[in-house]
Amino acid sequence: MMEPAHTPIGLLLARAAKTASRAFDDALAAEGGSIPVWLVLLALMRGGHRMQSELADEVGIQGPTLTHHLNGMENAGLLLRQRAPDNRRIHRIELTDTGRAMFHRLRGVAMAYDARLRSGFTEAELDMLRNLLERLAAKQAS
Amino acid sequence: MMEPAHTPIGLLLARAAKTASRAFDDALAAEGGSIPVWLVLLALMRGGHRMQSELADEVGIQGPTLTHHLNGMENAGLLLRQRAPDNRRIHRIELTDTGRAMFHRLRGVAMAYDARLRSGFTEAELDMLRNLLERLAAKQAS
DNA sequence: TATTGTTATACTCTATAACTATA
DNA sequence: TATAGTTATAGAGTATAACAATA
Repeated sequence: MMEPAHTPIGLLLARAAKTASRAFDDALAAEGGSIPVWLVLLALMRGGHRMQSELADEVGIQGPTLTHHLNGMENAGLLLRQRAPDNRRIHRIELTDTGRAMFHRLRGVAMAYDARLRSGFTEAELDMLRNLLERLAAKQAS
Repeated sequence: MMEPAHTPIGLLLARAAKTASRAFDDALAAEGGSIPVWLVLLALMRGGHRMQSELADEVGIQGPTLTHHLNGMENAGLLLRQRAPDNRRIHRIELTDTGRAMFHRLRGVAMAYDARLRSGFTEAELDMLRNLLERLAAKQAS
């Protein structure tokens, strides 16, 4: 008898991520957010960005794509862009109170969502999963 | 001292899947394919579809989205659509020789890609990863 | 000239609502 | 009326190339 071939890791990864990200995006949308907006807010609240290009790298998108999202977020009153006095080529991004409030709402969504993802797994399994996912992501960078 | 908070599972999953799917899509594009085209070809070659709606479900997209991809694939000469004689509401999809050749080329890409994904992991780790990813995907369906 | 970010443009994937063809 | 699939339309996210502002 032949063993059934294992389902490819890439297909399993894509399926798990697709279903997860759809549900997560729906939950964020109910609060007026989206995945890219959440990732940008998360990166901004973590701080440490000198330039938008660094922010784009952290979010995993290109410069014009970041500009696109920043435009939407600025129109929504979540942030302000000002040129830095010492080097006016650099735009400094500041979250408004509205932006910070949005961050906290979306963080609530993200925490609730992650709790749901973690349910049914032991801590040891979650640690193993984190380790495996980090190694997978790191592999791609090369 | 506080322990550093664990990075959310959802974020790690999204990162791993994003980097993986980009590289995979690039590799498929070099052969004239794409991820949705590959998934449709894979489902068609597995067979067992009576209706397009079942095919759409298997690929994880809606009917009109499937129609969109089938249009492109038919224009590219990969398949033909004909009405079933016994129930002319149903369209039967048949892969052409070109379509089957594309399937085999893209399967080669997928197998090479998955081999790369698997490298650096032990068989026990891969089994664990498959199990964890399947449980994650199953959870979302509920 | 080099750097930072934006504008202009376009493409892919996806979806919902309305429609046609068939039963 | 109900079902299978398509057409019409739209929207989100992404990207590349060309550009403007600044250094």
